Amino acid sequence: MLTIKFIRENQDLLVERLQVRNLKADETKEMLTNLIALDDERRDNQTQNDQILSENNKAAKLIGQLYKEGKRDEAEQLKAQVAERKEKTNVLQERQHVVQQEMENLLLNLPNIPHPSVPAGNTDEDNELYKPCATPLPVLAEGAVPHWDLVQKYNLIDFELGVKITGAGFPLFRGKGARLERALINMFLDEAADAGFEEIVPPLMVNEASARGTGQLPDKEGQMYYMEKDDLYLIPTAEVPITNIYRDVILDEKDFPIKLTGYTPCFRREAGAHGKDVRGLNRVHQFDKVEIVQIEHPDKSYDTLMEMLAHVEGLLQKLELPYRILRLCGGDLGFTSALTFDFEVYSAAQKRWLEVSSVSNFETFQANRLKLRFRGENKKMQLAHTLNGSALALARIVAALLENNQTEEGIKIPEALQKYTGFAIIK
RNA sequence: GGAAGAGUGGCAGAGCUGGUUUAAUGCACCGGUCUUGAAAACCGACGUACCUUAACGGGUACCGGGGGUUCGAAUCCCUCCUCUUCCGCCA
Repeated sequence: MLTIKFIRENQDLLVERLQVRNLKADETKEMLTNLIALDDERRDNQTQNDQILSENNKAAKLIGQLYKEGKRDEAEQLKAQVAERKEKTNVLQERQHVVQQEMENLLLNLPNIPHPSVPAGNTDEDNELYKPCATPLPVLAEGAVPHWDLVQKYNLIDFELGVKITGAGFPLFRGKGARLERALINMFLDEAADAGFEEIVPPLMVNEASARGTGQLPDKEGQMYYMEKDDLYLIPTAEVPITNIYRDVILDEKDFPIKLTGYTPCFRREAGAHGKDVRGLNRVHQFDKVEIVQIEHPDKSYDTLMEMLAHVEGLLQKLELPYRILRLCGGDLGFTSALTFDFEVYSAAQKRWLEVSSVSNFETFQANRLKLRFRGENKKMQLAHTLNGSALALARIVAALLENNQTEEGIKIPEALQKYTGFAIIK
C-alpha cells in the first residue's frame, strides 16, 4: 500500500508509471483526484473535530472545579454546551469513519509503482530476457519421458494416492522420491545459512492481520485455504509468516540487513486451468519451498535484490540445471512488487521452461501495511524495504531434475546433492 | 473445553473507592557538566499516529482490541483477544 503522503506528492509520476501496468492514465488520474479529495475532507474533519474535543476537555475540567466550589448552576450550563458540541463531534466522527474507509478501499486497489527498469507489457510473453541460459539446452535421448511417467517407473511420487487421501494436487512422495525432496530442502537451507540467513520454522497458519500485512488480503483471498472455524489461513508461502515477524516493529538503522530463511510447505488453491501445463508437479495445491526474506535500508535494497539473485543462481548452478532469468513486465508483475525477477529451468522432456523462483523487491509497499519502520539519520521515522525470493520452490525443481537427468541406467543425482540424498542414482 | 487471576510507555512498576495524572518512580537509552579517558555523581531530553504552523509551537487520540456509561474513564460496565495458575483432553 502506498502512503497518502507519497501519492499527494507524486501524482504525475504515479499516473505515468502505472501505465506500465496497463492502467489507463485518465482512469488513474481520476482515482487519485478522488483519493486526494477524500484526504482533504479527512484533514478538515480532523481539524474541526479536534477543536471541539479540545473545548470539551477544557469544559470538563472546569465543571469539576465548579462542582467543588458548589457552583451547580454554572456547571449545569456548561454541561448543556458540552452535550451540544458532542453531537457535532458524533456526526463528524461518523463521517470520518466513512471517509477513511473509502480511502482505505481506494488505497488497497492501488498497486505498487514499478521500478523504472520494468518493461511495459501485458502477459508473460512480454517479460524481458534478463539473462539467457548460459548452457546449451539439453537434448534427451530417444524415448525420454516427462516426470509424471518417471515417478511412476521408479516409484517416487504417487499422485493417485494423494487423490485418495486428499484430492488432486496433493502429491505423495515415497522412497527415494521422499528422500530426494528432503535432500533438496536440506541443501537449500544449508546454502541459505551459509549465506548468512537465520533459519526460521514458522507457523503454517496465519491470522487475518498477517495475511493483510504482506498483501495476500484482500487481493488474493481466493488463493488461500481458509479455516472459518478458527479464522485462520494456510500459508501460500513462508513469506507471509516470516515477514510478519516484523509487523508493527520499529528497527534501528544498524539492524539492517535482516536476513531470514525458512522451509515450509506452501498451500495454494490455484483456481487455474487444467490440462497438460498443470500435469504432474507443474502445478499443485501443496508444495515445499525454501524462502529467503530480507529487510533492508531503502538505499541498499536494490543491491540486496541483486545479491539474492546471485544466491538463487548459485543454487541452480550447483544443481546443474539449465536456467534463465526474466525481468517481469508490468502486466505480469505482482500487485505488491516494484521489481521481480523470475528464474525458469528448462524441462527437457516437456520442452518448456518452468518457473522455480521469483525474487522481488517490494520497496515500502509491504512495510507500509506492516508498519515496519526504522529510525534513520536525524532520528526520523521511515518505512523499511522488504524483499523475498524462493530459494527454491521444490516441486518443479524435482520435475526438471528427474527429466533432465534420466538415462538408460536411471536418474543421475547432481554431485552437490549426493551428500544429502545418500545415493548417486535412482534405479 | 471448565475455573480463577492478570494485561499500563524499551524494561520494571505505581495508579484502578472516576476530576492538580498534562500516567508517579526506578532502570535502560540519548545529550551535557565534571574527568587525561572511563565509571560514579549531577543536569537535561526521553513514545506513536494524525491535524495545525513558514518555523518555534499548539491541538487530538492511544494504559491488550472493540463498544458503552459519564460533563469527565488507565480507573466503572459489556464483549473479544492474549498470558499465568489449577482442572479436563491429548502427540
